[in-house]
Amino acid sequence: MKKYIAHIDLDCFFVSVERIKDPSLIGKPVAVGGTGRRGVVSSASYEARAFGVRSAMPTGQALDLCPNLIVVHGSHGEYGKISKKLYRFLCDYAPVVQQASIDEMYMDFTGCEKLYNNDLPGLMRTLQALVKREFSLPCSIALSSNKVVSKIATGCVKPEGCITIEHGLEKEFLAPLDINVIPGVGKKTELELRKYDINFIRDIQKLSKETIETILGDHGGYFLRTAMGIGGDTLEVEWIRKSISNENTFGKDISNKEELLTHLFDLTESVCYNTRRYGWKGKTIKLKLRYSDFSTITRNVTLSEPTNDDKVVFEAVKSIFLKAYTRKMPVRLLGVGLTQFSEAADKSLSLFPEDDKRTHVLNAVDALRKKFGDDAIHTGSV
DNA sequence: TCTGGGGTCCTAGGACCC
DNA sequence: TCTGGGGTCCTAGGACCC
Repeated sequence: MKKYIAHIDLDCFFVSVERIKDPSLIGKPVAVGGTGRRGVVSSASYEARAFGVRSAMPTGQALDLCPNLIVVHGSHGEYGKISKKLYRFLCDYAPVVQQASIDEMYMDFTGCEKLYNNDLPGLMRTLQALVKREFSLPCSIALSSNKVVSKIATGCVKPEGCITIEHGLEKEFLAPLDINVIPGVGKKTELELRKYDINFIRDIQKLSKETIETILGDHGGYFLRTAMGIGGDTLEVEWIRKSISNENTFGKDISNKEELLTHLFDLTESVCYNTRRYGWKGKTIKLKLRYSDFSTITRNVTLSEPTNDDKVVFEAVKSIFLKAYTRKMPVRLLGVGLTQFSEAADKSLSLFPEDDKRTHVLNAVDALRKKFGDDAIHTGSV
């Protein structure tokens, strides 16, 4: 059966949402991102991109390139809500929809050709217009036989583009494109390939599996298949989170150990709170430390029993931090994470009365936060 | 005006077990 | 009388994505 997989990509999604909230931003160079000295751009309008502004670029550099750039901090909670709404909306049009990220969805139209009068390309344009009308969000849509070709194709037609790649023409469509449009080709892989004068996808298409594997190792096979237009065509509807973390780059580097521990406590608290909201406990605790010279280390420790208790996690975080923080250099960033989840056991089955007491305290804290906001209450600090 | 924050997956080496 | 082989789990770092 012929597969029909569409990829929908919202154009500079965060900026588009900010423009709904404040229409005066329409038509102007806008970036959503950190506004402070240490901020970076997470989404740039096309007017800003014309000046060379890109996401992940330091805000200062962006302002150098585009002095009239309007930088807004943005509100992530809102983006997530709108994204969820759009997902539910799209579910009315295809039997299977995958939310690939906050601004990307896949839709599987396989078997729906007749339902849409054998005109899926026409449906793509209709869908694009509907998203614009119902959500005031510009988007790009591509339809092809698999996920990766559709994803590459939306990138080619942005913004507000729409394209269909017919079955059998995938390889031909990809041939002239730059290697850096392939998902998974980042800075390092790009550089490595260019060393061998491999600059366009057609250059990869000519390689043997052995050759590309000598250059890229085990990933080689994936890149060769992708270049040939072969990719997955099964949507993954169920996504299971594997880690919960919280990190913070300080406004100013910090050298004081007590101050650093206080920050670690706050990070721990928020990670544990989020873990409890999922009803989970984590077994492996991770610490991230970035010095002022940007060198970054991570340390983790696995406990014998999973936990979501701030106190337990902080004890572990504190001990690995004190061991890891060896250089006499100010600290730029600290992070705390929890992985290796299991379901938190039913409270009523607890073997230890002490644990029950502790669980009651944490439940009470969480209830207050839910009612009055995340900052309503904090347990004792260091 | 040097470099965010949330993730995933992979690798390589070591510990440990049988 | 100097060293096997398979499997699993853990740790640290790195590439990549949005």
